[in-house]
Amino acid sequence: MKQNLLDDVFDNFVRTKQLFKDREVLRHDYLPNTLPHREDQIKLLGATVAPVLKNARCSNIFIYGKTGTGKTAVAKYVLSHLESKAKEYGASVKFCYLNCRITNSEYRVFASLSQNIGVLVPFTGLSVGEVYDRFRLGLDSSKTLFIIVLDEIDSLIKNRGDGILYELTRINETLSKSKLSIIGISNDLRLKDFLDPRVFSSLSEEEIVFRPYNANELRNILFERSKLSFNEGSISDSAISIASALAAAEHGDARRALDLLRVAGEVAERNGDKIIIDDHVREAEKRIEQNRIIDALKNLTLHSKLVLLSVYLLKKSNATTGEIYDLYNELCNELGVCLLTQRRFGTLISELDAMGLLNAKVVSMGRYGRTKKIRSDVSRSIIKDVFIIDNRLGQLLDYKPKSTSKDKK
DNA sequence: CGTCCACAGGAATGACGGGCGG
DNA sequence: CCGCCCGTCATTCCTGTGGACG
Repeated sequence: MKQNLLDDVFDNFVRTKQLFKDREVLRHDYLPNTLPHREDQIKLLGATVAPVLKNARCSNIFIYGKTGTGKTAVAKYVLSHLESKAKEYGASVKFCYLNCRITNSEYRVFASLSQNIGVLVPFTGLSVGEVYDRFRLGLDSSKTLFIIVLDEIDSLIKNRGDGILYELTRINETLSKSKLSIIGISNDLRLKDFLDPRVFSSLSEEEIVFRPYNANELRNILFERSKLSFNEGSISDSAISIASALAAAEHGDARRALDLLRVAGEVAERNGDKIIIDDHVREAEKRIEQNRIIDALKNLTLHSKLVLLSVYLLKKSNATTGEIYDLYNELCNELGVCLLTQRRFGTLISELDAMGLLNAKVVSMGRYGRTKKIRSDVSRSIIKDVFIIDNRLGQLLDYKPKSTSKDKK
């Protein structure tokens, strides 16, 4: 009857009741109509920018909060409403949203800003000062109140210093017909340590702090979104509760909560289940974590992979740095790669530890020195799955460590 | 109680590659 | 387009150190 084994797959997919109504709603760049539990922040931000409707410059604002606390969403929400209000009142207001992780140099920031006000600049070739001047002149002649949102501003500061902010906070002194306001958004609460105090004080004329969501608030958010994203009755309340609890445990990250929900839906869909339950969410958590690890593993440098492989091959649960270095040495010979020094090796271990791919702990063994006890944090099957694809590393998966002469026991 | 192991991890420096600015 | 500068990776040299052993 069936011509093709795929027919079953496709037919099933089409015939069974769809879980998802609109997948887009669960993506983190989706901007919902309401932002539950952020009413205070919305009002505060709204009140702060409101003066532009009467053609007055608004204060610079600094927004703090960890990832997934709704900073970006609130900023975009308020500004888009402001824009339509401004049209209504005929106020000359413009705003520009920039993500500094993408627009990550002084030049690119000014170039984007210029483009936003209709001044065309080449994407390279000019000096920063030149672009700055063109932006300044263009802005002044446009006679607008210009609000710029610098999202993830911490990445820009940490990479390039606060020079650009200094320029931007002082630009108003040289403008006669236009005014500029800055909304800075930072994930890092300690950002002011990196800033010149003068820059910081003029940048944070107003400050808004976004507290992490608690489990209850996350549950409400997920509930709202699930009504839009899933069909009626295709997700259980307890699944939502679990997802909120898991995300709340991880610094109240709404982004993570939404990811959990989306992946849980995909898991259920693939199983052909009609309703999303707790187990799907737990499975989703595992799957997200696994993907994170697999991604991390794939992107490691050759030597970091060799380090992990050494830990993997030396099946001891508490190997010391020295033991692993010896084995790593053997693997390098095997591949004909020149080996790194033990000093460098040590920092690779620390990096892998920070990524959660290893567990390394300094211990003292008294008379027998001071070292790190290292064990793998990644399940052996994942390491195998990832490394088997690489034909150089794949053949080392069955390498048997030489029992070295100094193997004392 | 001092010694001394087996490293940890900081500082300075070099090699390299890629983007910026002229 | 080319030189310069800067960030990253790696090496060299170094000082520091918790605690079992004698």
